[in-house]
Amino acid sequence: MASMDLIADLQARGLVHDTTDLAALKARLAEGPLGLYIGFDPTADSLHVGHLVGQLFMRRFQLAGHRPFPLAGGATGMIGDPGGRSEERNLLDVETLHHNVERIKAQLSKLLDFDPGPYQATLVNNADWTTSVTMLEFLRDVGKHFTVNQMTAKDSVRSRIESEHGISYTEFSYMLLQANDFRHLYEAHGVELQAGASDQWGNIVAGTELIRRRLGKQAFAMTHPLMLKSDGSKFGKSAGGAVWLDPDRTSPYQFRQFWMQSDDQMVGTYLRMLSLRPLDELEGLFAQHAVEPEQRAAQRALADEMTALVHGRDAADHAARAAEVLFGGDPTTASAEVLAVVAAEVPRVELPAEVEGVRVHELLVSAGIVKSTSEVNRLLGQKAVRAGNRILDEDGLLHASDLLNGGFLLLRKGKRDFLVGKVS
RNA sequence: GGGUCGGUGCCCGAGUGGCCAAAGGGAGUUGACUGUAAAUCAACCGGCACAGCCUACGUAGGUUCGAAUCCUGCCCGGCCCA
Repeated sequence: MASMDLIADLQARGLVHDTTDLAALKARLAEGPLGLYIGFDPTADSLHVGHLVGQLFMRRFQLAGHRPFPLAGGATGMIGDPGGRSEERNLLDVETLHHNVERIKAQLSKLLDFDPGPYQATLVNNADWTTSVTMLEFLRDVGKHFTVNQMTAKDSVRSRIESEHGISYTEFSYMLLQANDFRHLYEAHGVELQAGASDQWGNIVAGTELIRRRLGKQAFAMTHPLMLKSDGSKFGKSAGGAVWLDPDRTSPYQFRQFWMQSDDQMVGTYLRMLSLRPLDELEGLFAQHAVEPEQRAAQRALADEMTALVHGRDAADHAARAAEVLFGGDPTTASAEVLAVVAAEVPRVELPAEVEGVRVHELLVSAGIVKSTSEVNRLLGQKAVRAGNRILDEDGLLHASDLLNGGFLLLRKGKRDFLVGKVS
């Protein structure tokens, strides 16, 4: 893709929320490879689906011939971004933080091309150039370039100052750290563009200002919209909480299901923002989706592509096959071989040798499908639990006849949560 | 430092001695309708060995037959004064 087309493509995908001097940026992109960075703070030991927009945003630039610098916020994570919250963050202890940074670095290494070459991606950690800076140096070299007046004018800070809990000096300083990151990357690697979600605008622009004042150079800022659900609430939550990229937290099967269950209204938006496929290819999908949404072709395309990107082609295929069994026809008639495939994808528990008379409570809770035995009792009362096709009675007892081919037990909670038991 | 108001379940928010596992709303779960969608309607929504018991209303004590509710100390936050 030619550089000239990149911005137009991003705009057509709804990925451009705000930019500094767009004409200048377009001109700069046309000149040759540009360095860009997006930061990811280690607030947890895994990224989640919301972070995919940013990662793929960099990937688009890379595919268009530019140099991405994914950044793990080993330093900024120690402070905490004040934006988007009404209360002060709890500081993470250093050990946790270090662990989180390592895990996130591994995830950031997956979606970009790190092979040596002109478009090579480079993973950086802002702790590397921040930790050794002294307080006095920082105040003189960075702090001096900002007035408190402009800092308190930023939305993220102002809303916190107006909130009843206020904002600590620590979090107030966050934008200076981030500005300094941009300045450092500009000088060390020629990174001229910082991107990020729209809530990062203030922090990003602080960086372009620091570069202008201290280095007398022009740098660019570009933000993408935050992904939201159709009701405006935060994207990326599913039954069990956030949808993570870490397969130990969210299995590839669950990850794929998350996308499969996207609402009709939003699936087009998600595809545009996330899919690496060309837009004209996606248009065909949208047309089909408009005519027969119940076929879920758009959801399937999204689910398959995202799962393959994050977990690999094989994992995506396995997840798809299991879903096909569970949601396609009557899973209770499936062969032992097919059930084994399913068992590898959904939560799984060991069954005692004698199934007759076993209570499902412990099975469901230990598999993490249900939170407590009280909850299991409630669900049983609502006729929401079944073994195979049999709706369990309120006592929740299993019978030997509930076992399917190959000695598998297929438990189902509600409409879409499955659990496979196998006699050990 | 002084004064004052406040800290309630996942979140917001009522409750001011027994009828309180605690109104109401949101979130969430399930059921019906569907298409593994949305909207709508309904039920549920602290835990457990579940007609009972245990744990909970910032925290530690106290008064009382009985406290989320009264008293005292402490911690934390808002506002006003210094």
